[in-house]
Amino acid sequence: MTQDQWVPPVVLLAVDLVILTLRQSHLHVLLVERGIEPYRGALALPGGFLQHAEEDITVAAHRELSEEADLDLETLSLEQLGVYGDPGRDPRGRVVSVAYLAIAPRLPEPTAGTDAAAAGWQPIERVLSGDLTLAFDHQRIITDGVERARVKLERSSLATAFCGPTFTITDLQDVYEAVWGIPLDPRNFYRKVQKTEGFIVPAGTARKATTGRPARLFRAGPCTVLYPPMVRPTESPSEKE
Amino acid sequence: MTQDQWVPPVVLLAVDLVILTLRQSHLHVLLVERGIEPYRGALALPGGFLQHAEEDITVAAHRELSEEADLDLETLSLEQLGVYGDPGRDPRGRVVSVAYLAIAPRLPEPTAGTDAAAAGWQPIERVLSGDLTLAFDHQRIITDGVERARVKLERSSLATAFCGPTFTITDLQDVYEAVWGIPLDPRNFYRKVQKTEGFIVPAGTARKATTGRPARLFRAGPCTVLYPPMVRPTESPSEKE
DNA sequence: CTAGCTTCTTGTCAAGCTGACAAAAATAGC
DNA sequence: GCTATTTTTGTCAGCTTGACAAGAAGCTAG
Repeated sequence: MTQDQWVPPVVLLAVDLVILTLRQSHLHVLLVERGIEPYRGALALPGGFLQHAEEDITVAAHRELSEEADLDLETLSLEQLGVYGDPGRDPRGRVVSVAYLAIAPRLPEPTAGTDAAAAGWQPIERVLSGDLTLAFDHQRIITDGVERARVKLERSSLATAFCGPTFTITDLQDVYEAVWGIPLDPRNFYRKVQKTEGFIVPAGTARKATTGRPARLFRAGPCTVLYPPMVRPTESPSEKE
Repeated sequence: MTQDQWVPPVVLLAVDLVILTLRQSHLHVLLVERGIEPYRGALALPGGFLQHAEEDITVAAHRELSEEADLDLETLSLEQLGVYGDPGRDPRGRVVSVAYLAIAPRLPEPTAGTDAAAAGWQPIERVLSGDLTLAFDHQRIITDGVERARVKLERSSLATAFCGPTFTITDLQDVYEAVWGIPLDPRNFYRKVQKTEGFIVPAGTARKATTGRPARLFRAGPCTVLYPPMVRPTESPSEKE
C-alpha cells in the first residue's frame, strides 16, 4: 500500500456451508466425506473454491448449496457467518474460507445407502463434543454457526425456517428446544408466540393429529424481526464472555 | 474440487477497519484520504493488503489499526464484521476485504492541520446520508458496522469501550443515545444500568462537576454479556427485514 | 448569603411481561 | 364410555418498563 512496486500476496478463496436442520427433535448438521487430499476420507462441511476469478462469493455459496446438498434455494435462509483464514489451516497453501449459515426444514437423507455411510446429517452434539473429528477448522466453524443460530432465534423469525410451510406451535417449540438445548414450558411458549405480532399466522382450519388434542396449524408471519424478542432463560447468571 | 488438474482462482486479500468513536455526543468514523489510485484523493476506511502470504488476518487488522490510527490496542474492542468481495468492487482485480469493527474511546484529532484536511473523524450522519462520497463499497461497510454496533450495545457491555477508564452514568447514556440515535430518559436509564449486575461498578469517591450536581464515577464491570439486555425502544412496530 | 439554575439521584405508580402451575378441551384407543 | 395424551385457555404473584415527581448537590448572580 505504500510502494507501487510491492506486490500484495494472493490467497485461495473458498466457501464453506453450515447447513442446519432438525431431525427427530435434534439439531443436525450436513457433513460430507472428503474425496481428495488433504483429509481424504474425513468428514467436512460442504464447500469448495470459487469456480472462476469473477464468481461472486454469495453466488458460490448458493452453487455449493445446490451442488452438494441439492436444496431448494428459494425457501432457505443463507447468511454470512465469518471468515476463517488462519495460515496453516490448509496444508495446500493459504486458503481463506468464507463460511455461510443455512437453515433448512426437515429433509430426506441425502446419502441413501451409498458407501459414504458416515456422511449426511450428523447430530450436532457429536460434533460439539468432539466425538466426530472433522477436517480443517470445521468444528470451530460449526460451533460458531450454532451459536449464531441460537442468538438469531431470539430476535428473528428464523425458527420458522426450520419448519415446513405449515406447522404447529409445538413444532416451533421443538425448534427452540433443539437449538437452545433446553426445555421450555409449552403453555408460556404458546402464549408468547401468539402475542408476538407477525411471527405466526393461522393457516386455514386444517389440523394435525397423532395422539392427543389436534393442534392448530400456522404459517410464518410477515415479520422477520421479533419484537419483543424471545428470551432465552437465564443463560447463566452474570456470564462473562 | 472435482479434478486434480483444475487450479482454483486466487484473490487479493485486504482488511478494512471501521473505527467508531464518540465526539461531542455524536458518533464518528475514522476515514483517511487515499494516496494512490484507484480513488486517489477520495475518503476511505483505513486498511490495506496482507503484508505477506502468511500473515494472520487478525494480526493484519491490528497492524493496520496501529499503523493508520495509532491506537492503543489493549483497550480496544475489535471484531470481525464480514467479508466484502464483490467482483468489480476494486478495479485492480479481484480484491476480497475482511472488515473489522473497532470501538475507541474519545481520541485526539489524528490529522492535526495537515493538508489532508478532509481526513480524520467524520460524523457518521454525513456518511450514512451519502453527503460524503467514499471509495469502493466503504459506505456499505460502514452502514453494516454501525448496525452491528447498535445491536451489540443491547447485549454486551460494549458501550463502556466508548468511554474512558472512568465515566459517569450520563456519559454512558450519551453513548447509547449517539449510537442508537434516539433520546433516553435519564432516570430510567440510571435505574437500568445500576441494576444490570456487573455492567458498571463504582470508581472511588471522585466526582465530576461542570455545572449542576456532581455525578458519581464508575468503571466498566466484570461482565461483558448483559443480562437482562438493554432494550432499544420500539425500533418501529412490526418491522420487516 | 440567598435565590435561581442545572444536573444528578432517588422514588412512585400503573401497565405489561414472565415463570410457575391449574384446568378445560379435543381426539385416539380400549 | 373411560382413560391417556396433547393442545389450549386461564390464573396469579413477582418483576421490569415507561412516564413522571421531587429531593439533593453543586455553581452563579445579585
